Amino acid sequence: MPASPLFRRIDVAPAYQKVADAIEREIVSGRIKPGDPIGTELELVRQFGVNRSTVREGIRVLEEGGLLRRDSSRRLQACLPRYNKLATRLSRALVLHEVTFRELFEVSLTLEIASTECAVERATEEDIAELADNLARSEQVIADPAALAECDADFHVLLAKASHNRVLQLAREPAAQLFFPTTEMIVSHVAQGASRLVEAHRHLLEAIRRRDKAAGVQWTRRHLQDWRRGFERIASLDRSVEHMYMEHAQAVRRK
Amino acid sequence: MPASPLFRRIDVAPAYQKVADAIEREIVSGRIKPGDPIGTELELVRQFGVNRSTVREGIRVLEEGGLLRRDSSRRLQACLPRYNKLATRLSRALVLHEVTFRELFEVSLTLEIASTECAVERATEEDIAELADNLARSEQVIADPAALAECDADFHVLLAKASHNRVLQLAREPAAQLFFPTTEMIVSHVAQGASRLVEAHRHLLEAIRRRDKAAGVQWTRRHLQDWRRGFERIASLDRSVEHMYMEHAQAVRRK
DNA sequence: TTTATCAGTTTGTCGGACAAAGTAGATTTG
DNA sequence: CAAATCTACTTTGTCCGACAAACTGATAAA
Repeated sequence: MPASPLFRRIDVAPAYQKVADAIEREIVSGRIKPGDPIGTELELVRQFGVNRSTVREGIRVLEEGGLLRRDSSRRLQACLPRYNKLATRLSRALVLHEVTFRELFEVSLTLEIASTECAVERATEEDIAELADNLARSEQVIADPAALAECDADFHVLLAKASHNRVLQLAREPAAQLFFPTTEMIVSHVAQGASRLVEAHRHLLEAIRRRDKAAGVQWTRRHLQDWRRGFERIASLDRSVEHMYMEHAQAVRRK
Repeated sequence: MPASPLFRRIDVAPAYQKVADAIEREIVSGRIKPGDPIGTELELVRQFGVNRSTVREGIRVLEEGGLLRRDSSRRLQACLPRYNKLATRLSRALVLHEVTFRELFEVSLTLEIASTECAVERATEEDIAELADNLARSEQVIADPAALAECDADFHVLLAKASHNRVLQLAREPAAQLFFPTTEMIVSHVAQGASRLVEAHRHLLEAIRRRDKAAGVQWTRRHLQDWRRGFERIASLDRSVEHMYMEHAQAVRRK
């Protein structure tokens, strides 16, 4: 048990960190709104009274954190952190922690069911139209595993969007990024994998249209169980997610 | 429809980004293992053939992304991105997107129930001991809202840990960081809030001990419904999480 | 054995520099 | 007058060299 401290811990953060913190505070507190210009590097140098190299290191931190971006002419402006970028970081973390497909599947099942439940309640005409559109595309590319897998991923993104819950959209994304890339593999290895996938989507959409929650949940569950069975024919659920990830992450980044 | 391109898109990323990417590739691919030293800045300068300022900007990017850290003597080493840090960033994003407590509650309910279900199945003796320990502490500080709220947050972290699903632990964290800070407020404003909280934890732990999933889920649901009712006495669920966040985020960072 | 000293690294910060790219105002041209 | 062009200025990305503070490791002193 330490003696009660005589002095408060003295703050010795490096200058670039303080610069980053100062700008972050302004943005998070709302005094600087997303889209507002931050000023040129030289202005920041003058305001903070530090060297440009120091300012630039601070800027890099915020840029990576998604609070700052550079507009078309490379000037700094505040921005809303994009889900997608953050989710990518999380996916990377999951990979490095060598999580298994079993863990991924368990969580995805939970979250996709939750998405469906919310979507059944709250999907607007527009949401439904987008899902229908996606379904039509899926039927067209049913013979092309890569394209179909992409449609599947999009379908679930749209489903989450139809939940009208942004926390849910965000929470499912990291797992989904790792989970759905395997779809292509499964569809191309398992006979009738493609048709079962599209059929599940069709019933799911129909359930949303009829606001039939039970049916929606049932088809979501069936859809993911299909994935699981398909996956288990190819590999063990207890395999770490490592391998699948790499090429997909590269592909995403390239967009 | 664009004509089929004659040339591949030429890569014009700034040098600091290339430095960051190069190091990231080595880590994500596993060629550099977490804990391995990266080398001094000067060595990186020599290897990449760029200026130290440029290297440092690249380092800042990776540090913020959680792939690099500096050890006790400030030397660079690879590391596993910590859940907690990433979750903090996500929480910040949720705040900036002005999500509501309703959205937060909906997702947390889903994920906490999932945690409980997994924990009932898989909790080890050690997990149970930690939860029991936490419960004992809660009973001691039942009259101190701040301490009790912290215990509550810890309890749910331990519960997630007992699920033995790292994806779940990660997925619940961002919402939890925003969700549980309100506990203190509720406990101190609602009569019997504290005792109901501890009672719920007690029953929940008991359910885990008896491997009684139904009871576990029931008490989890009841526990969160208590939170919800308590919150609604104070504020609307449709309020954005903005306000709560600030001071808590500061407190966490200071640790 | 502990403490003090000292030389060598390494990081954090600084000042200044320059090319490439973007911006804006002035100028020419139709 | 409108459009195109040129020019001067600003800003970013990168580089160079420098130095104080902190840390390392080893050696000398108490």
